[in-house]
Amino acid sequence: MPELPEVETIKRTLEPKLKGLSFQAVEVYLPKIIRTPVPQEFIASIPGKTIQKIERRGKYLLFFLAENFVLVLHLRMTGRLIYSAPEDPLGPHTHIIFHLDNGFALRYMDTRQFGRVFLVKSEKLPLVAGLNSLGIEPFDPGFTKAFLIRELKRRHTKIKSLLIDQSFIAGIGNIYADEVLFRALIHPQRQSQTLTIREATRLYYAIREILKEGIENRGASIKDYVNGEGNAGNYQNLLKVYGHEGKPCTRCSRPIAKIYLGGRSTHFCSTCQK
DNA sequence: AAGCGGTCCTGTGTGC
DNA sequence: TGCACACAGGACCGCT
Repeated sequence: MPELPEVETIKRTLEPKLKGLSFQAVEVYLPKIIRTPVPQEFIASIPGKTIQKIERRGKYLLFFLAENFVLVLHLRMTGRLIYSAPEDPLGPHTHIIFHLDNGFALRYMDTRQFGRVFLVKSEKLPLVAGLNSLGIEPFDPGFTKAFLIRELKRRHTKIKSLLIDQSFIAGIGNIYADEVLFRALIHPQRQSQTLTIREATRLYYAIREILKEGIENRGASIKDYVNGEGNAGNYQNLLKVYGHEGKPCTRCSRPIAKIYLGGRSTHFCSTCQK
């Protein structure tokens, strides 16, 4: 579910509320979500640890705690992390409740149960599955036009598949990949190495602009996504191609197409995207 | 080595 | 109405 703009929004809504608070206890109702350490040890280790800061890396949330511990969460498709008052009704699929020392709690909900939670010492962060193999952050100064052009030439895969490859660029998922390619006027099935400098340049700016607009609109709430306060985003109302199959293209009025590419639904305008 | 299909799950929408 | 099936913001695995 949540891609970079959604995870970034969760981070921004949670950090001001949680910074400086300590965990008082943790209740685990679905132990398989906890990947490391074993749930017993996880439950024993959390209490008393103070939240110093929250960071996002790709689609991962990292809670930096006292004593050099890091609580890492990946929400996958339907994970939600909501700062809740004790009187807030307990929603379905609540799998973990992190009780805070101000009486509030951070509730982890996840309909499809694909999410993952890890608690590691900071020096063991590279051992968290997927975290160490993440590619560059789209807003990292190192993500330059030259970098993108060089990498597009080097890879031999379809551009859509490359955009959602987390080891290439961290944080782009299925919705934003389709929106980026529409903004850049590039067909999703194009082989990355065939993009011209002009196209690669359009792609570079489209990646940054689309993700920035997603963040500014507090993410896209299509089915499950809400931010750390339980509120929906607005970017679903600004999508141009994702979920628009059969509807007129905002640019040329011809119907938006939907195909499957790499096993993922892919939406695009076959007239505008070459 | 890029690209599949399957896997992990539950809920929702569609078509018969 | 009821049932079966496809599909859903992700990512990993094993196989070609």
